[in-house]
Amino acid sequence: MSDLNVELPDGSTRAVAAGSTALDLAASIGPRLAKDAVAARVNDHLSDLTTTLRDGERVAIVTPASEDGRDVLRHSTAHVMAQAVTRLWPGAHYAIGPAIKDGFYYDFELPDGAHFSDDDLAKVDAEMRAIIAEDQPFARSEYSIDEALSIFKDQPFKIEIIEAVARGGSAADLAETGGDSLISTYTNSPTFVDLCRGPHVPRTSRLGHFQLTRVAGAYWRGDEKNPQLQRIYGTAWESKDALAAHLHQLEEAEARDHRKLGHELDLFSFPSEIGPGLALFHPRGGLIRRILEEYSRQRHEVSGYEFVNTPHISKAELFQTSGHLTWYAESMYPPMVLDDDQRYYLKPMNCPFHVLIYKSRPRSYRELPLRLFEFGSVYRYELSGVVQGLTRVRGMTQDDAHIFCTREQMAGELERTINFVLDLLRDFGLNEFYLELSTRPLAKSVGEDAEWEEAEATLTEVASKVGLDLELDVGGGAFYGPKISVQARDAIGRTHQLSTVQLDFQQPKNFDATYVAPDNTRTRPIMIHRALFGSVERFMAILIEHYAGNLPTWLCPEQVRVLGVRNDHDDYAYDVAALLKAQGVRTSVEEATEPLGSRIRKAKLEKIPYVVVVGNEDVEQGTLGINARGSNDPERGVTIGTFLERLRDEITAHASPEVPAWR
RNA sequence: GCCUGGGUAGCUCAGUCGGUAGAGCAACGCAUUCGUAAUGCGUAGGUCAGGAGUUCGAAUCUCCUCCCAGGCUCCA
Repeated sequence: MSDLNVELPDGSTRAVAAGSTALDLAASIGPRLAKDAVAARVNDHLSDLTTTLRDGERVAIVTPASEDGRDVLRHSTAHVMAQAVTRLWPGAHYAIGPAIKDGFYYDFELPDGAHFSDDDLAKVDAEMRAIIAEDQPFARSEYSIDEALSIFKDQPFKIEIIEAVARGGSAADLAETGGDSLISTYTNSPTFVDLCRGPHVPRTSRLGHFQLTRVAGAYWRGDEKNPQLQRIYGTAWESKDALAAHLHQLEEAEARDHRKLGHELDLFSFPSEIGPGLALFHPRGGLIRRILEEYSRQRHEVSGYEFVNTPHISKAELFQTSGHLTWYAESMYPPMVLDDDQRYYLKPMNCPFHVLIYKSRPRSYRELPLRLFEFGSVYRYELSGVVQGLTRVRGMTQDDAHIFCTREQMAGELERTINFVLDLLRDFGLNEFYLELSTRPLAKSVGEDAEWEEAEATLTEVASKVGLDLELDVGGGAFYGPKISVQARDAIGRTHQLSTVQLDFQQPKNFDATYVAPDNTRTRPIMIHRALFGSVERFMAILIEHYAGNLPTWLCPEQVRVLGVRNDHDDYAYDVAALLKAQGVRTSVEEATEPLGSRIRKAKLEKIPYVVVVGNEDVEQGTLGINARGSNDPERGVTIGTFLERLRDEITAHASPEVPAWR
């Protein structure tokens, strides 16, 4: 029997007997690997372990504790779920069920229009575990289009996919089926076969570390014009520990939820009387917000911005000229109609107003770049189902600026702006970034191709100069121009789109904005839209979650709380507080009407950076007992001068009392 | 907007078969004065999200509306 050689991931080659499968290869490397293996990557293509190897192929054995491995587990678990659902709901139609980040889902259409309820998750879970216990195989087969149509004759969604493939198919459909004229399927049992490209684990017994998480409605093929299917989401991992770690991560995210913390820390609320997506900021939330805004204003002033103010409503004419009524009327609050039929709209953005300020008199090239900044409150009629806490609201305040510059200044201004953004975000403790370039949305955009190309090229060039990774978001730009957005990673690894910088050739044209160039011609300026926080509300939400409510000292509404041990220490406590307040430290006193332990607990729950306790010793010696947030060891006998110095350094450095866990 | 699940005291929640609304925490009062994450006793607190219906009787059953959560779609 002649051997064949395959190349392993470490670059070495290995000889195996002709006709060997990927599993045989794994076994030849080691029994442990053969036991662990779930699939193989052959020439960069994920395949089943039963795949027969050919001479010269590059082969990597895929084990569960890898990205590929988890995808295979998740995808296989989705199939098990589909089988469970068809067992429990005979006649159910199953649509698609891919692996996704951290898990999987599968879409179904239940008989007689039935819906899943939360209680059904437990039933499906139990059935899935039964299937896993049966140790069914995942047996791959390939069929012609006609054979496949016959096998899936009772499954309309599968038929639709097969027919789409027969017509040439979309990439997504081809991915479901194997990608060429043959249709591949996986059979688990005589009663369950699914259309699938694979690969899958060899047997269902390899699965089991999963949890079904939620039921949801989802449109067939993601199109809201299509019927809505019933989706079940689950998470699946290679081991019990990995599953537990993931569930713990979810709990951590929940504990940090800004909606929960915002309520607990008395920062803001959303009374139902006002309506969805409209927040009230309470004194403490308002104070954080004021600090954010004042710091931002100060930085903008130094950076050459000028401050403007504009009204919240405008006649329709403004938004007709800007193009927003043409493109985005459905996302604007409906107009207020006056007696003389004049229509007024709440502003969904600030840019048209800033253009009018620009246009209020003739401009010279000597004035450019002109940078107009405003904390502008805008209102957008978001669909009721999408509003969420402070991150997706109907009324928000953007830290919005528009830079008017010449074409020659454009690249320089963009680079300057992105560096300014990153610098400001770092001051708030965000340190990990990448950039995303959003290009022309073909269905919804205006302007000439050449302009878009130039704009996109300029943004790409500027991005590369900044030295951060650049990802492409095809078609994600605004209707008037492409944008670069700064994506920031938070303390638990989630990424958030923060700042956006957009190039706009259209608005200056729509409003006929010009400047007088050195050669005395009237020339069109370029407009750069940019918001660094995005919205103040959303930025606050992200900071709250990033810090799990433990904001750096400079941002805390209350920085120090002073507690006397007994009533007769209260006077000294007030003296200490007065001293700190005189130095601009936000300080309060809670008198000794409750036991010390209880008052400390309350202050700790409020996440106040420093709880200062003063008793006899301190009164006598003029010292303090300091409890830093995040520490369980009180420091006794600290002098007021030392404490003040430490506070001042920390506030200047935008630091926290505790050592941040994410560094 | 669509799907699923929710809304009971300021908060977290219980409330059985349709039969006069419950607890803990918080608040308030009194007592307590204590050196590091919950002192004791007491008081008050409710149109059970809102509206309509069924019923002798509705937190509980039906319908409508509002709001919230998780998804889908959307996100200038």
